[in-house]
Amino acid sequence: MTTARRDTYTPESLLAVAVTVFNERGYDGTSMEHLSKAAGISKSSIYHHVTGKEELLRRAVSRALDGLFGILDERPARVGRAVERLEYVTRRMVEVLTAELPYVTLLLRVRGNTGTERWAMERRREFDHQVAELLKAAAADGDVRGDIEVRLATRLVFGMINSIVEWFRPEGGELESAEVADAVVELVFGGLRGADR
Amino acid sequence: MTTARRDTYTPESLLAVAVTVFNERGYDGTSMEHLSKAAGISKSSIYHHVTGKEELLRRAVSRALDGLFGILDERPARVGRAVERLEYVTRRMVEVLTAELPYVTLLLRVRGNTGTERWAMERRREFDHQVAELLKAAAADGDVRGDIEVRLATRLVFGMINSIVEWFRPEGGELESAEVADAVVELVFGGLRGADR
DNA sequence: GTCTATATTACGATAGAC
DNA sequence: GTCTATCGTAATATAGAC
Repeated sequence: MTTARRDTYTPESLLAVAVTVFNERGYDGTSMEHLSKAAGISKSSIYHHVTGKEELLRRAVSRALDGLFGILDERPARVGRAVERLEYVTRRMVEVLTAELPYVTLLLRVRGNTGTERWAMERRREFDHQVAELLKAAAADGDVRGDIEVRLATRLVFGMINSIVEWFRPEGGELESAEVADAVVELVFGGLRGADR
Repeated sequence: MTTARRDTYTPESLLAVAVTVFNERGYDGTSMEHLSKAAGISKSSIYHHVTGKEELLRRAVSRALDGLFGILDERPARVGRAVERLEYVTRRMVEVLTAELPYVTLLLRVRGNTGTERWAMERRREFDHQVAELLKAAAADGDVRGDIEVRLATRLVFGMINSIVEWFRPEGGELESAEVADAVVELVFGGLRGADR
């Protein structure tokens, strides 16, 4: 299934294994049996560390959300011209997404069947909304085009950024996080034809 | 769960119900019981129409794939300057995606647990590859910027387009498919700052 | 075409020994 | 902290009546 390991688990180290399997098979498609095989311990041993499958999900998406909301607290995201703050947040989103790849991947894939999933989706919408406000301010400043509706543009830009989880692989991949961030910022602000900055 | 209906089902009309539920709960998160409740008939009646859950998935993703590959057969996608063909395919992808929304949504979410899922992922990769070739040709023509790697740019553009399934709602939504297609083409080729065409 | 009833397997979770 | 054994439930799928 995935890599097995021995030693002795902490909730944290078990989480890393679980999130990997969740991302391979989907959360719903992963059984406790799958997790136990991947972790190399029995099902009941997993229950010694966590209360159940949903706790693993909650820990994982919390980590992702903390990373994303942390961006908005950083100084360059809070002060300065809106378009500059937007560019900073865009770049940092790519960096957080690649740094916390498995956790953010799981966050972006929850469907809403359980309470934890619905909570995660709600928090995510909150984050999206705050970035949308930033784009709105940049448009009001006249620093980004006004002919595309703010809400629509935000959704499309988020779509591009979030899609990175579908293919980015940190170890052994030919692409560094910074290169991807550069490309995203260039593409989002300048487009395929290239910008005249 | 979702809308129930009576009459008498065909594999086709049953598919529409099933795909809706699959997209709400995820394929793995959907049981035959869920489907029977949504369709308003018993589980065993569903088995009268289809061999099982996986056949419904296969029919759904086939429809999505047919729509996408159909684009590449259309004349404007085959003749003319590469950048123009690319723009045409980009626009048509948005149109097919919104027209066949539930089917494409399901296609984009399969994870690879079953044979059908792996087959769908393989076919999808094939389509992506063909569009990547188009972008490559446009870059060789000097019609799109060459400072962003073709493979990377393709992935990001696909990410933006595919993300539309996450929020687009045809009936009652304030956005028409054509408006979204316009915005995507503008954003992909011109960027947030706007293009000097 | 649809139903009720049921076979069979897999699931999440617990009990209790070591 | 880990195990084996098992409980109760829910899953996919089938049998056979109407």
